[in-house]
Amino acid sequence: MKNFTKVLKQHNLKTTPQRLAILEAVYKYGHISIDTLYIEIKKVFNSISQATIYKNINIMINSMLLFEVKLPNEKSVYEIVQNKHSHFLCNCCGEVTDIYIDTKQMIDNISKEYSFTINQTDLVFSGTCKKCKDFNILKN
Amino acid sequence: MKNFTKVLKQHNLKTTPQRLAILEAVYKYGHISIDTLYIEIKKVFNSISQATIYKNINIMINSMLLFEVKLPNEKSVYEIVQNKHSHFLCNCCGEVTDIYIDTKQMIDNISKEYSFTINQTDLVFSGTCKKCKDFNILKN
DNA sequence: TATTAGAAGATAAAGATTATCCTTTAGTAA
DNA sequence: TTACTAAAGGATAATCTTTATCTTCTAATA
Repeated sequence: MKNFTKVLKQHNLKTTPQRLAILEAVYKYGHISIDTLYIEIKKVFNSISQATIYKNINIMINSMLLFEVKLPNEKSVYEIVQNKHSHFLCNCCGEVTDIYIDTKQMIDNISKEYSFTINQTDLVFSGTCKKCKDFNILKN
Repeated sequence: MKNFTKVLKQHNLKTTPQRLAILEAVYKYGHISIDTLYIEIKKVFNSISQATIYKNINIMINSMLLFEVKLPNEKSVYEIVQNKHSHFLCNCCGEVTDIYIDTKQMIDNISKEYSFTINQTDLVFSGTCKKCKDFNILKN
């Protein structure tokens, strides 16, 4: 379990039990949607307001503590900012997996070819994960 | 100008003036948001309902005639389905550009490494386009 | 411990999207 | 051409989703 009190301080955000609960849920899930987050936090803070969830997600995104992952055909999920990486979405079980892949060469090529300055890369692969493939074989 | 009547037929969708206007606007813009689309179509069909825009966008997405491009920190834009490609978003002028880049090698590597079956790749680069860079140099 | 800026909670308001229902129209076949 | 019908459009209500407002509470600080 990470020290989220420290993390919040580092980002100049007041430490509150609600914020800690939010960060712990995001950390535990790896990737979590607003809806799931609200349900999850309610278990700990029955009184928490949905507005508090939204406000904090936005504040933490602006503080670059959280990152929004936009997924095709799905609602966004949020993750704690860490090393740059890509994502894989399983259309079967809905799970989102972090993918580590070197995009430097690709970015260099495009920057040169199109004369762009690139400072962010959002890359999401979709398909079927190993578990779901194995399970589908069993079913048939 | 493409023959959108034919395109609609091929997708088993009834041809209506509203649909043609929508497709022409998407085609003209290349990438267009719901809001801009509504404003744009209103110029031609003053009576068009916002619901018609939404309904048609969804129908055309389901028929794989349109594709939703989800952008970081921006509202989605829609484009006519064509050859697979990636996108570049200029954070300065907001323009979205199609990027052609070979992702085969990357997909093969990930498929093997993670045992995933990948059938879609959504790739968005963000940064500053040439025009905006040149303009910023002039300004300073 | 007192002070205070800012966070939480409740809820209203605003915005975005979908559903409903009636009218109109495109596509088809006589 | 005309008549028929399934489906589309328009108006608007309903349903989310997200943000704003305002009051109460609390974390951080002196």
